[in-house]
Amino acid sequence: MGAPKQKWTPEEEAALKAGVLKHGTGKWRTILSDPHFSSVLKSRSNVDLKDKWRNISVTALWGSRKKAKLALKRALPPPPKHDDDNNTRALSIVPLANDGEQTNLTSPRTHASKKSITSLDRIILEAITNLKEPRGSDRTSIFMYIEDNFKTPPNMKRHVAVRLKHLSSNGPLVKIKHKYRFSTNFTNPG
Amino acid sequence: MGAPKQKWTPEEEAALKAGVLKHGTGKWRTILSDPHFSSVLKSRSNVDLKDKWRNISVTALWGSRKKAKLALKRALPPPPKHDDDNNTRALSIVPLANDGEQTNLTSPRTHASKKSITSLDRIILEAITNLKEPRGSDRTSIFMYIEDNFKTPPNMKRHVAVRLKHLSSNGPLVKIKHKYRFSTNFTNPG
DNA sequence: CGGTAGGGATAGGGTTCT
DNA sequence: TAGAACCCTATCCCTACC
Repeated sequence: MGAPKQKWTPEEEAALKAGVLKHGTGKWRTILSDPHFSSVLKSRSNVDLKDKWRNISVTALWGSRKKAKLALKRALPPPPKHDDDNNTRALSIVPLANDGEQTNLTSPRTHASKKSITSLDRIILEAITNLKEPRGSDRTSIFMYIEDNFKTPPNMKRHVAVRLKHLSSNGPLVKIKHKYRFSTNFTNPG
Repeated sequence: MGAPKQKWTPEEEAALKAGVLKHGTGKWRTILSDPHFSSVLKSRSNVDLKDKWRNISVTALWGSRKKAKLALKRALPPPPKHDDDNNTRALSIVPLANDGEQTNLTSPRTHASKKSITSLDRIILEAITNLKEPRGSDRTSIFMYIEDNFKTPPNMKRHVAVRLKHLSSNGPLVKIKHKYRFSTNFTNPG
């Protein structure tokens, strides 16, 4: 028949990653339409992008907390989730996409938003970016990521919550609500 | 992470079907406002109802062909699983609101008074409603739908024809004279 | 603005290929 | 047995049209 399994080239994979960094996850058609990536990805469909991103994410997440999370899931049937937050039912925060180059999280220190970014802020951004949750990450996920990857003071959660509020009110994070769901705002320039 | 995909429960689906039977298709906001369904469907929007109805109709239309296709696909690796009968996945029957009794044409005591709706009548209404043919459905379409989705006795067509006549003379159906087609009467009494 | 219809995109489960 | 690539389709989103 037609195609005996078209393997992804490193160029395609790089284009996909750059596209996600620029437009965010879940914007597969947008990435495909971006002239910056369309040439490299011209033989891929939006669904292909989605599938490949899923594969990348799955393999990338072995190393963080997911292992323990899954193990816990099997051991403990009742997940005791409750909202001790203020009044938000489900808060997700996603990094604002930026148009040019940016944010190499493996060797950072070289970027700054226009607003003040503390070191905790950078950690928060790293958490959200690396978690790669399609619909954004809620506070609990962010907390867990930071607990996994850093030594944290006892009141880390409070600090993080404060910074999240700041970052989403006048920083690079966006918190938007739609049916108890949050998403990026770069689809809405005005 | 508020709701990464709200799957429809059987209760919700039943409420939607009952709502369509009561108010007609395209009356999504009306169905939602009906106190009889609003509790079950409280987490759904009118657009959700519309989308779900479309999906129900599509799967109903392709009814048996799809199953035949899948059967073919799995013909080669025949695993001798023996749970063929308590499988609820197969042919879904309209579960009107909360009738425990389920329409099986094997006992067609379709002798109705002028008001009562028999099981066969309900199946006919389901057929016409799900077929959603803009100009109504003729007998052949209705026959095919029923054959596709139910186990039918040998003289099903006769029974259906009788009920069609009854339903259109003093029931909820409207017979479109021009082409011997039938349509529901639910579309706005005025 | 609120509602509906329809097109189209995405998410997630499943399947096939290697 | 596992992982990558691909398929299926329920759900969700966007836009045009009242």
